[in-house]
Formats: sequence, structure tokens, C-alpha cells
Amino acid sequence: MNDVDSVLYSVDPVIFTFHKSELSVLLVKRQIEPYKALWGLPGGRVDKDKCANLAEALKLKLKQKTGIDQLFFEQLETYGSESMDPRGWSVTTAYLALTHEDELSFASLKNTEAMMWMSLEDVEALPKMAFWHRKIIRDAFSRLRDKSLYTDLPVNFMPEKFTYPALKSAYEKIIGVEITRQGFARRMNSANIFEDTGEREEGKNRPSPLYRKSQRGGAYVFPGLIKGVKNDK
Amino acid sequence: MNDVDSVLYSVDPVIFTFHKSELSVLLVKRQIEPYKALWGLPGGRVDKDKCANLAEALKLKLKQKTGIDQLFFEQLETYGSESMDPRGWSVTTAYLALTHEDELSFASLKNTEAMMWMSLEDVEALPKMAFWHRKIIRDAFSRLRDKSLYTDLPVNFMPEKFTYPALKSAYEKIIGVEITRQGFARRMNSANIFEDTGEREEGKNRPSPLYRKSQRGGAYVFPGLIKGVKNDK
DNA sequence: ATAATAGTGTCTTTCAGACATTATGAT
DNA sequence: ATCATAATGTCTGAAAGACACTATTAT
Repeated sequence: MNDVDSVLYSVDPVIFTFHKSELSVLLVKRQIEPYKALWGLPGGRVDKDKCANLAEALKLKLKQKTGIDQLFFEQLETYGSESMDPRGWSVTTAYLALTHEDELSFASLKNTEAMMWMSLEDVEALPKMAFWHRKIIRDAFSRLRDKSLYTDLPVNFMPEKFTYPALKSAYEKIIGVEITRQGFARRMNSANIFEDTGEREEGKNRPSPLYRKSQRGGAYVFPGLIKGVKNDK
Repeated sequence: MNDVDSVLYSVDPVIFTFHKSELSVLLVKRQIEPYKALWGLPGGRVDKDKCANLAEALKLKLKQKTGIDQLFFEQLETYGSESMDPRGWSVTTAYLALTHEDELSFASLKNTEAMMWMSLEDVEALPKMAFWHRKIIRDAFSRLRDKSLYTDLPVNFMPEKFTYPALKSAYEKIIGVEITRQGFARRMNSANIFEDTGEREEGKNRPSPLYRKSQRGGAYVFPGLIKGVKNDK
């Protein structure tokens, strides 16, 4: 391989979840230079011997860092620059990944890196992050917010069975506006992408039905955007 | 630089234009191995000495291949695999670029590679293409079609001054359905992104006004999708 | 005058927001 | 019985499709 034709390359997943009701990102504290001791994304080099393609490389990375083999992800954007990494011209492909916190147990981790869920608010408050990871996280959040206005992307934050109020709350926290309960239910029902499990949630008052995403696979695109913004009294 | 940490890397623009009224892609016939003598995208390695980042690398590539320095582009997707390039694990970042054919003159090209505009139909008819370029072109077209349903992306195919019928025709060829003349004009007018130059096109019958995109910069997102499909009688 | 195409206005449909009313389950 | 929340149905508004009718220019 020729130096002229190659670049330092890595993949960087931005893994979002709701941790303590706050939209949060999985970060690791770097143990080595460059950017040692700073927080960054749980990415890294592609293990070319074990991975036949980029998607496999990302899956391996997710498995290594979180212990889960199945979690939703999609490619976000590729960043490349001579200044991003002090070791030279480098390129990184960022991915947006979503999971329910329960699916991930830190106990299953085999490495010893310091890891944590950090809320987006706390990420913004960090004085410095590794590489371009702050920008990448912002871009990932923008993508998540934009696509949540017209797709069912936020169901990927839910466990297998979930209630409409739980999903609605995820939508609201992502897009930053409130949705009426009735309008939300109508939007979801008319999409025909969920099935009622027949079960009900536990707790007080009238319980919500537990739904499940019926057809595995593709993202659903709603006919219109979520526009509105008013609170249900 | 360590071989373990780096990969073969390139950028590949998919440059669309309307050539002889057909949506077409700029292709070059490869002069060297691998895939010698096959048609492929006009991409290549990043010149790390001349480019500080990926966008610059892409601009340089576009300038070298087409002779234009300003043309619209956006990042499409990054592809990586051990099998894409016989020389080893490689990664390429594809870009979607749009231009009006007039802006590009083959005469301005300094290199000697065989180049041509090939219609998408002819691309599909090719028995074989270099690398994963056929898949990349298909993905680029999908992105173009999808985004044309809710953005003003197709104005990037227009020269500076253009008529609504010309723009409408571009939309129709991209999305594959017809739009009513009146609905199209209403959609464009209500977006408030074009200004009437006061000039009229030349030709027969009642001439159309020539419009110009008023604010340079961002892509416009329409409030709703183009859905419908019926011909104006 | 005629043909071709541009511009205007109205009706319908779809879908989201608002909101009132009814239903259900925990206490 | 009361309260909280879920379900249902109606009204409004925005925006796209359909289409009739008028306006303008070349021939």
C-alpha cells in the first residue's frame, strides 16, 4: 500500500439513548494520545482482517464497545482533514446509532476504558473533546431531529414493547416541541406499523396498551411533517 | 503512517446533468488497471498536499475533471470493503454533483482521459463498470429523486436564468411523474426563492418569464411532498 | 383569427393541530 | 365517586391535485 494513496481511517458511532430521561451519547475517556484524557466517541480503526465492509466494521465496533450485536444504525457523514488528527491526513465515517438503555449493559464490556452516557447538555458544556467529535455529535443530533419530524426513527429508542406515551415523550424530547396526545395517536395508528400486543402497561390510572413494531425492517416515512406545537391541557 | 491504521481512499463525484434532454452522468474510461478500459466515475485519490479537507479535495477533483470551480455538490455516502478494489481494503466517499451542461466545456479539460455524458439508461445497459460505481450511481439517483420531492435541488441543473417550464421538465424527468403546470407554479411562487428577472424567453407563443434563484446558499425545503401525477390537458 | 402557452381562481382531498366528549381503570 | 389518562369524533387550516376560465404573444 502506498502512503500517497491512503489515509488514516476510522469509524465513529454516535450512540444515542435516553439515560435518566435525558437524550444522551455514549462517550469514552481516551486512554492514549492524541487527545488523551479527553472524552470522545467510541470509535476507532477498522479491523481489516475481521471485517469485509464498512457496515461490518461498524457492527464490530458497536459489539466491542457496548456488548450488543443488534442495534439500529445508519451512516451519517464522512469527515476528512489534515488537521483533525495530529498524526496526519485522516478520514472518519460517523454513524448514527440508537438504542434503548436496557439493551446495553456496561457489565458486558470487556475493555477497561472509562465510559459513560453523557447528556447532550453536558456534552455542550465540555471545554474540549477529542478530534471533531463535538461537531459530529451535533450533526448526528441534527439528523436525528430532522428525520424524527417525518419518520419513525425514534422507535429505535424503545424496548420491544412500548406505550404511545413513552414514544411520544421520546419524540418530544428529540424535536423540542410538544405534540398533542390525540394527534400523536392518530399519526401512529394511520401509519399501520405497530401492532397492539394485547398487554397493558403497569401503573396508575388507565393503562396504555403496549405496542410492538410489526414489520421488521425499513424506516417508515409519514405523509407529512410534525409541525405543531401546543400543549394538551 | 501505519498500514494497519490506514486504507486506500478516494472521492468519487457523481456529476449529473441533462444532456440531450436525458438525465446523464459524467463518466471516464479508465486508462489504467484495475478495471482498465471500463467506464467509471471521475474520482480518484485525495491530493493531501493540496487539500486541507474533504470538501476541498472534491472541489479540486471537480475542477480537474470538468474545468468548473463552482458547482453544486453534497456528500452522498461512503463505501468501504475489502473487495471493492483488488489492491486491498479501500474506502471511497461518493458525492452528488449537479450542473447545467453549458457550464461545463470538455475543451477546458487538460487531461486526455476519454470522457462522456452517459444517460442513466445507457449506464444500466453497460455490462460492467469500474469498482462499485454502478451501485454508487444508482444510490446518487435515488438521493436526487427523493430530495427532489421536497426540495429545490433541481434548480442546480438550471443556468442562471431559467423558465418554470424548463425547471418543471427537470423535476418531471427526475421524479418520473408529471406535474400540473399550475400546481408547479404555485409551489414555486409560494416558496419565494426565485425572482423574476423581467426578461422573457425567446421562441414561440406566449413566452415564459425568466427567473433567477434570489438568495444564494441553502437548499429550500418545501412544506409538502410532490405527490400527484396527472397530465395537464 | 388561431394556436399555444401563461396566469388566476375555485373545488376537493389529505393530513396535522385544536379541542370537546366519552370510556376505562386505579384508588 | 373521583381522578387521571385513553379513545373517539369534529372543526379548522395548510398545501397539493384537478380543472375551468382568462390573458398574452407568435403566427
